[in-house]
Amino acid sequence: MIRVLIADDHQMFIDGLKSLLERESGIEITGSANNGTQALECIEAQKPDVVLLDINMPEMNGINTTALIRKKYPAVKVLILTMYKTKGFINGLTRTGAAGYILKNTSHSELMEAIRTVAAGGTFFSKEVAETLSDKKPRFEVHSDASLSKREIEIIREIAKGLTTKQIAEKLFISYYTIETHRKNILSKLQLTNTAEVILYASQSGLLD
Amino acid sequence: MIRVLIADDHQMFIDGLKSLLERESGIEITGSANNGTQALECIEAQKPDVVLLDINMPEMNGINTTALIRKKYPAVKVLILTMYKTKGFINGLTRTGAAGYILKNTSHSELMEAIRTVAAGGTFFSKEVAETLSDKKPRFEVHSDASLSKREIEIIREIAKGLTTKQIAEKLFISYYTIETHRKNILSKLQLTNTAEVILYASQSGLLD
DNA sequence: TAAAAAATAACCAATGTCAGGTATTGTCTA
DNA sequence: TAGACAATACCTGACATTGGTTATTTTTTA
Repeated sequence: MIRVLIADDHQMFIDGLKSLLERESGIEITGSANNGTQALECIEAQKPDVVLLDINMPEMNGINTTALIRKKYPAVKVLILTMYKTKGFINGLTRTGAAGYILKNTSHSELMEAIRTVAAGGTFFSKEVAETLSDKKPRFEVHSDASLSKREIEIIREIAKGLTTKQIAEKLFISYYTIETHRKNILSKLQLTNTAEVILYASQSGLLD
Repeated sequence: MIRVLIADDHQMFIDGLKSLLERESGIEITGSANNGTQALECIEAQKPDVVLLDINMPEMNGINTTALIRKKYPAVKVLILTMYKTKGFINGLTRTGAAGYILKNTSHSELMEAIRTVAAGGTFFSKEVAETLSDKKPRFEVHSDASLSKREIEIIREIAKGLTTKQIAEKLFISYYTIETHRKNILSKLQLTNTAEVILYASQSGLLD
């Protein structure tokens, strides 16, 4: 019996998935959570074998949650379930120790295969995800990590509000050059080239909620 | 018996919802579609009573699909199912004739209530959506995406991919100056001042994908 | 407590965007 | 069929971003 915990911010998705998985033999849904913090509490209480984790959740994002799960409960397998195949996320998550990464547009049978594979100690990546992984080439040692710092996230939020580098510097009472540096580090960490891509990434990954 | 069609670009979501709704008495799932075009084909073939429509789908977006369904099949009720509660989008859809608008984080019971209400000829809006509708201060003005031209939306999508004005001009085989003009018109129509705001708006209103 | 990471600051050249215009042609529709 | 809208194109000056660097101070973590 594989014990599974579902963490997703959309209750409707949880309900549907639960109904779907309950029909499968050999799988038991221990519970569900709507964010990372809740997920950790559920793991503590329920000790599942596999956690189906959405990365687009409020309060605590997927990377941080994965890192905490791996640290506190090394026996629990993390299977990332998401709509996005953002390079930064995939790299960050696999490095953090996710056992698998599948997209929400994958089929029922592939989902089952993924759950069984990671429960058995293996790794599972959707075809599209695997392709993204294979063409990664981290250019900078220090800044190739997808985990953005608090300050960087704060600055992305100001950019999303439409503020310019100069305006952000004034608002945060720090130098224009510092903001410039942060912006450059953000682009570098996410392996992007301009603001438009950063805002799209931030919006889609729930960084702005 | 209420005949329901599900349209969503995530197969996993469809599978889950299907499994969930099949357990309900009085509801029959006639089929599913992964985009707007497919949804229209399914309606023609299956004549459902209610269409559960995700607005964040590729190929054809929710507003266009809703408009076409209302025009060709006035008897079919459209129940919008989405993650977003963006003002401009909600207004656009209700104006187009959607019978209901519920968020993906709503509960199972609320979903059932929504389906039954719209099937009976009523309207149903999630609490949060209703609040957004009654909100006097819209985040984005009435100049919303209804007034953006096809070309403008196309250009916004290219900007979101990270292309510069020059690159877009080359890709679309038109002048750099034309793209500049379109960008200025986009900013003016949406009453925004820079690219970051445009991308956030586009992303949150489901203009992309 | 030593090492790592984050936050700070600076400079400059190249490139890109924005805010003002003006103007022509094609297409839809009241 | 006239008027509105969409798409096209052009120009300029001002302003903003990006890439390539280096470097110090502060904070966090192992």
